[in-house]
Formats: sequence, structure tokens, C-alpha cells
Amino acid sequence: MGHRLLSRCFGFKSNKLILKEELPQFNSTFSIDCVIFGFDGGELKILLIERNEEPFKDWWALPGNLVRANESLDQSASRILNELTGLGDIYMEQYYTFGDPDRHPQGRVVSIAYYALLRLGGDKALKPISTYAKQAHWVNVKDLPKLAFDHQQIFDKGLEKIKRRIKHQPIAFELLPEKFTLTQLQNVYELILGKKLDKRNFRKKMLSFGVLRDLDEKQKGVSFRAATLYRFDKRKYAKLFGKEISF
Amino acid sequence: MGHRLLSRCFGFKSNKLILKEELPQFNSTFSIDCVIFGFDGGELKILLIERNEEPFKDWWALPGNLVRANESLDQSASRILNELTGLGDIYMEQYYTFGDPDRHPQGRVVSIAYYALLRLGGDKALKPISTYAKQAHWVNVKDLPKLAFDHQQIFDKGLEKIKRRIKHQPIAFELLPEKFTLTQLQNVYELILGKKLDKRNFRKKMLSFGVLRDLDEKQKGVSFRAATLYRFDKRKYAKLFGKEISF
DNA sequence: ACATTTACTGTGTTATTTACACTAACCCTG
DNA sequence: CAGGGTTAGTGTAAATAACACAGTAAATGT
Repeated sequence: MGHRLLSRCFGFKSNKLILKEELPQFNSTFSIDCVIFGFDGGELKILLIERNEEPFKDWWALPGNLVRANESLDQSASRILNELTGLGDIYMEQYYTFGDPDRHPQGRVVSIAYYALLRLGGDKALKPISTYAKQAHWVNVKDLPKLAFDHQQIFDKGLEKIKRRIKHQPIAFELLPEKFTLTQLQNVYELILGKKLDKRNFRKKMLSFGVLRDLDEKQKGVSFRAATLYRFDKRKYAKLFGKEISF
Repeated sequence: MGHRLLSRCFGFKSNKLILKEELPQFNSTFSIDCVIFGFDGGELKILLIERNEEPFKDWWALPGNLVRANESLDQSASRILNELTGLGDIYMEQYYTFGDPDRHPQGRVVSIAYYALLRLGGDKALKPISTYAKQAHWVNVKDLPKLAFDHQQIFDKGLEKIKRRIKHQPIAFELLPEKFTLTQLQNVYELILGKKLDKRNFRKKMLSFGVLRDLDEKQKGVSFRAATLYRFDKRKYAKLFGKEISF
């Protein structure tokens, strides 16, 4: 068992009393919780599950799970997302770890939080749910139900993080289809930053970074003037090295 | 024991094979590692310990320890810092969690990383070291030895984080004494950002934020023209709400 | 053709950033 | 006490970025 090794390697004396007090591993574990943001062209949503197990049975919660013995934290987060959505190769980022001793009513569970960003195609089906959840739903971030555990806090911090990040990093594109219009891009910024932006200034600035490729192609299937489509050009972005995008 | 409860609450079936594969808590725990930055007026340093235990006996490492059963992560980080330096009420911030399955040779140890910022008075004695370390030293960040475990990676990420943070948040003052000169403040920015800044522009911008109080007092004990002393004014900073400092 | 809806465009004003070099004050030494 | 050494302290002009603001163009549907 691990405690002997661990106590030695961290220099604790092998006094059982001290061990019981100091070492948490007999009654603890770690999990991943994910704030999975999705954008469907109009609303910013996150994926919530309805729990089918105690504690917090029937409550809504962030998708999460225990970390397996042989997977890294990033792998674990990807797996959780994949198990729910069937998707892989999704942008995810670890942003904070929550570890209050009493955040979980049944033991010490330290939870490492990730956010994910993806685009919601109209037909994106969720995979069948595993036993611990009854169902999963995309919920508008402006209309969240009460959440289990400290998940409201985890969500709040996640939203705060992407607010900061979108100002300097090209993460908005993760929420959009490959081809998008400038208006859609502006929508993403406005939803995440929580404020209206001036259209002309937004377009001027965004184009000035030189990271968008004009596709010479128009939007289709809209009942009004079609907008031109753009694509985010990773090569051009890489060449910005040093210069920072800033909103 | 916790596994039963935990497996239930996360919806795993109580099948021992599955448990062994999926649940890590039998051979795992979590620790805190701290990048403790100190500024002595000239150099930016971090506190390293020389390990006295396997693995990595005799290597230099970041101060760290296991999290105790009843303390929060923040409390644990503060305790580790206090045990080494005797100091309390120090600025600390959690910034990333490292959890590769093989980052620790003797078991799964997920480590939550914190950075701390403090000023080094000339006479700041370190406390006697506990059994797991032979000694602790302040080491210039430009001259770090090879570090144990993945501690180089943990340090790198910590430095990266304070680089970002110092641009928008008033953390530089944590590294300085209460009364400081503008030149000292500029030194801190230059050391952390890793580049020279223009003196006149720096002073102009810094003063324009209106968060420094001119103390009508001069530096003492220098063998040249004495500079005026300033203090960071938290009240004035609080009133900036919304407006952001930016370098 | 007309109404409706969204795409698209430019300029003047103000604030911020940048680049840049000399004098002032103080200490120390001879 | 004069002069050398060292750091403190100061201003301006030019370039760039930020901001406020409104009307025409293009496509669709009736």
C-alpha cells in the first residue's frame, strides 16, 4: 500500500497517530469536473447532467468523474467529454482545483476543473448516459438551475477564466464552425464578455490582427443578405508571436 | 473506508475488478508544491529545499507537502510556507495542478501548485528544517539547479503565470517593503517581465493609475541622491473597480 | 415594387503609447 | 570645498490605438 512509501518519501515519521491525522489518502480521491461550453449560433450553453445517485440525487451537476489510475488529468477530462458527447479533439483547459475538506459530503474529493469549448451543430446527439446520470442537457448559461456540490462556484470561476482568456487568446473560434461570419464571431465575444460591442470597431480591429482568411464565399440559407464567410488561419496567428490580441 | 461510498456516489458498480482499474485512491494522494518568490531589492529568488529522503535524495526541490485531512488547499499552502519561513499573511495563489501518472516514482501523487510573493528583508532567517530536508536556500531564478520530480515544469508555469498577472494586477507590491521607490518598483517589473522598461514612461504610467501615495519622505542610507518613497494605497486601488491596470 | 432584415463601410476626436536626453540632488573623496 | 560619481527626476512631439457615431447596399419574401 502506498502510505508507507509516501510517508517515507515526504519524510513523515511512521507514527500511526500522526499518519492518521496527516495523511488523507485513506479517505480521499480526486476527480475532474468539466464546464463544457457550447455555442449554437445564438446562445452560450453548458452541458449539465441530472444525477441518478446519492448524494444530490436528481440534482443538476457538471459532468465529472474520478480520475483513473493510469490516465493523466488531461486524458481524464477528454475521456469524460467523449463519454458524454462522443467527440474528441476538443479544446479543453485546466483552470482551477477545488479542494475544500467538506465540498463532498462523503469524503475528501479534490476536484480539478476543466473548461471545454465546442460548437453545437444542430444535430449533435448526446450519447447514452452512464448509470450515474439520468440525462444530460445543454442549458443556457443565463438560466442555470441550482447545481449540486460546489458546482455553481466551479462554473462561476470557469466563466471568469474564459472571459479573461478570450481577450488575449483566439479561443472564440473553438465555439464556431470552421466557416463563420464576422457577426457570429462578434456574438461570441458579446456573450462571453457580457456586453455589446460596436460593430464597425469590432470588425476593424478583428481584421487588423490579420488572422482571418476571407473565403470569398457567402453564407447560405438565410432569408436576408448573406454575409461573407471567414476562417481562422492558424499559420497567420502563429506568426503574430509576441504581439498580443487584445479586446 | 471510503471506496464504497465513493464508488456509489459516482455510480460505479461495486465490482472489484472495475474498482481496481478505475479508482485511484488506494495508491494515491495529493500534495501542494510552492514556488515561493522573494525579492531582496536586487534579485528575484525562489526558496528551494535540499531533499534528505528518497526519492531524489540530495536533489533540490520546491517546498511541498501532503495535504492534511482537514485543511483546505489554501490552508495547506500557507502552512507549508509558514513551516519554512515562520511567516504568515503572505500573498499566495493557486495556479495549476500537475497529475501525470508517473510524475512521482512511488505512486500517484497529484500536486496542486501555488506561488507566493514576499519581500526578503536582509535579516530574514529561515526556520529550522523538518526531517525531510537538509537545508533551504534562496536561489536566483536565473540560476536554478536541476530540480527533483517535475519541479522545473512547475516553476516554469508559475513564472509564466506571474508574468501574465503582474500586467493587470497589483502583485508587484507584495515583493516590496511597505515603503519603496519607483526605481525599486520598476526593477520588480523588469525582472518578472524579463525586459527593460523606459524610466520616464514607466513612472508616468504607474503614477497615472493613482494607486500610489507619495509619502513625502526620502530613502535613507544610500550613497547618492535619495529617492522619494511611495506606498501602495489599497483604498485608491479598490476605487479603480472596473478599470484595469495594464503594462 | 415594396417592406424587411442584415451586411457593410469611414471619419473625426480623443486617449494612449512610444521614443528619446538632459539637469538636479546627494554623497564621497582628495 | 571643488569636482567626480551615481542615481533621481522631468517633458514633448509623433505615432498609434480607441472610441463614438449613421447611412447605403444587398438579399429575401410578399
